[in-house]
Amino acid sequence: MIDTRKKDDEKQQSIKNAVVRLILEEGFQGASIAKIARTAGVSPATVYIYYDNKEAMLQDIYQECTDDAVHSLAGCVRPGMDGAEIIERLVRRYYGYIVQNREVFYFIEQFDTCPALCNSCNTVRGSAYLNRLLTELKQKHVLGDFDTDNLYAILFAPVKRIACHSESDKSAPDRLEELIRMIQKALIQKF
Amino acid sequence: MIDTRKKDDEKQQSIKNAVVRLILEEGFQGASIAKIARTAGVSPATVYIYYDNKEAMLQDIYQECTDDAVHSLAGCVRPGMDGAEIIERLVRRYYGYIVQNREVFYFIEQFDTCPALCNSCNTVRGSAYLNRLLTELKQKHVLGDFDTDNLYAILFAPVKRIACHSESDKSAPDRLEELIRMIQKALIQKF
Amino acid sequence: MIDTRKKDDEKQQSIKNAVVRLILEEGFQGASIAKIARTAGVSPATVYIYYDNKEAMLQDIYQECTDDAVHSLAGCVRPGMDGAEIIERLVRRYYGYIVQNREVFYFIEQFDTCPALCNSCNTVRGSAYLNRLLTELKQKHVLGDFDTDNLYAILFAPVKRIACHSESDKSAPDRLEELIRMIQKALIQKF
Amino acid sequence: MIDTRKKDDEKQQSIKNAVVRLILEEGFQGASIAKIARTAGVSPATVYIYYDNKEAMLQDIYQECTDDAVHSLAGCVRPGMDGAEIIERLVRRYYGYIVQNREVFYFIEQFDTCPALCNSCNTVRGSAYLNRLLTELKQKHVLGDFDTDNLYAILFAPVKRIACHSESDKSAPDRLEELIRMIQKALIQKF
DNA sequence: GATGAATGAGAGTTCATTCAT
DNA sequence: TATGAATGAACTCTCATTCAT
Repeated sequence: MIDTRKKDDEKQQSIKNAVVRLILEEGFQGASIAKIARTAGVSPATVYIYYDNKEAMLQDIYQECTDDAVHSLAGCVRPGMDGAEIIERLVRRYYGYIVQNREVFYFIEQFDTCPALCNSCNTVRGSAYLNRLLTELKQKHVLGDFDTDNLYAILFAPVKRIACHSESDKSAPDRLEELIRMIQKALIQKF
Repeated sequence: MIDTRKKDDEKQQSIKNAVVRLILEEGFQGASIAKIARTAGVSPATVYIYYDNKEAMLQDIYQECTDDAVHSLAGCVRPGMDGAEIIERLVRRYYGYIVQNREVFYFIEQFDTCPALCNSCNTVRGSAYLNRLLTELKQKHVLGDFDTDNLYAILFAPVKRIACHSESDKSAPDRLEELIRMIQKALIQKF
Repeated sequence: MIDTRKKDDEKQQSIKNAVVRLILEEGFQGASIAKIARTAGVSPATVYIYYDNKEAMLQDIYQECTDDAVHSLAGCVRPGMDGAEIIERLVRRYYGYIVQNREVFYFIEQFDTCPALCNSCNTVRGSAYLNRLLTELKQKHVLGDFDTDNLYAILFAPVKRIACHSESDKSAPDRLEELIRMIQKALIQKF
Repeated sequence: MIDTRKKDDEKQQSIKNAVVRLILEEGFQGASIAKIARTAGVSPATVYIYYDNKEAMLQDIYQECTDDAVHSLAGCVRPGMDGAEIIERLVRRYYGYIVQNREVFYFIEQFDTCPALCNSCNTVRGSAYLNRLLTELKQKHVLGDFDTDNLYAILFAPVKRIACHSESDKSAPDRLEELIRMIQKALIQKF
């Protein structure tokens, strides 16, 4: 009985992995149900046991991935930290997540940039947790009183950029270190 | 002969427009040759007169689009400007380009985030012009001596973020204004 | 044991009902095992407990339906009736059966008109009972000495026609009344 | 140029023939696009050049077939004929059509008996031509003043029945002859 | 007896591409 | 140059059926 249960979850998981991997390697065009099934080691028909149709499958997996990504940021900030440290923690955590979850990250990115896909899914940009945290920091004057979109933009967009495609000669850790300082300068009132 | 030339270009142009529009509206999956041809008002066979095959067509149009985007940044900076002004000009120009070329921009974005597509095209991130400009500014100590990737990341990634999807209540011009100040703080030595 | 028997029969019955209903509503194409099972409130696998396979199931249900239809005609004719009354009774009974068993009737009709289905099932057109009755009536000169096929054709085909699809303005009972007179004229020697 | 034109029509015609034949031999279930294409000697994709989808194809071919069937009845009745002769002509013509167009006829029959199919197509039962003819005959008192549905029912339903499935020992022409007499008795005022 | 999970085969349909005109 | 017709391959999805539980 344990076996059966396990088998099910394993199958769904292997489908998910196949989707993420294939979309990284071949893009959405290359990720046909047949290929996904083959990669996951199941029959094409099996996919439809776990998902209603292809679009629902992608949306579902996307949701799981983003939930996971957001959770990874939670809990890295503790009360009592000052602004600089909080920024450093958040940025490093985000950077680390990207580097360690390249496949998932690229999947999310492709999904996010495709209006046809992400319009139909009502993603909240930024988690409730993060929103609360940032609001609090603004109220405590740890961070300047910036527009939330701008905060997100400065905090996460540049990190994403260098985590994904950096070609310069400076070593990755050094570059990250430098970027953190830049972000701190931008965000903290008296730096 | 002039007439013929014109006619040809018109057809190719309408194909290009169709591609960009369709990919914005329906994503890469929705942009089949048949649909593109229908949208452009030509026969599917006609597409193959101008392009060798679908992939070549996409690469080609992508190249045109990015060239266009880069050109739009050129010429907005004049010698004698100080760091703050240069940053403001570049950021505003980029923001304006995105807002006024939404279709093209989303097309580029989708292309850029799809490894399967953009790996095979050797795009240089950032134009030669921009590279030269930034190097010069660093040498003149107008900007801090930051890693080029970091410079790009702070200069353009956040703008792109708020130009694409901003939901906050602050008005767009105000938010842009604020973001420019933040970027200036991050980049200019003594601000 | 009685309980079990009952339960089984209920399941089989609900499968049968599902088949008849679905085929009425959606035709043979729409009556997949999955849909049938869903409609009947059982698992697809359960269907295969009661029937060897889909074709056998259809043949089986068809047989039950036709048996039922034929039985409904039995017993409406009593010795001593004259030709006109016998015809009236048979025609009314048939008409009533169709109207009151639309689902079953359409199922039979679809089955009958599909050579691929009804060739493989050796149905006797007309029951032994009816054959005996008509033969007897012919011998007694109650009806004219017509070919049996012709008798069936005149007795039942027109009724079926008006029971199924009638669009004229005359009321249904009046039309039936009139049709009965016509059939009587056709069949009875001295009318 | 003639060749091309011809080829097109030939292709559509061979698709139509394939549909009719396959549906006769294997029923609607057996007539898949793949089989139809194979039988017609074209690619599956070619079918979709001539028809929007499978249902439209079936409806279209059905319409052509019924039009053809109705036309075959036209012109067999001439003014000045008496009731008996008119009935004989119509019935023989209909019988002849069925016998000589078995494939088409069974296709129509299957289509007509499938509510799922024929509900969505608004066929007029009986042609305008026939309706006019019968009305006229009733007005001239050549035929009794019967309900139109009943007229159709008596005139055509029994013929169809014996043309399709007759098993008795009487020879076909004799049976038809007899049936014509029966119908005449039913329909003509003073016979 | 009853089932949900699983599947290979095949359904209808669209794909990128070619070719005769 | 430009095209509509044509196509094999591949698409998403459903089929009838089986099997472990």
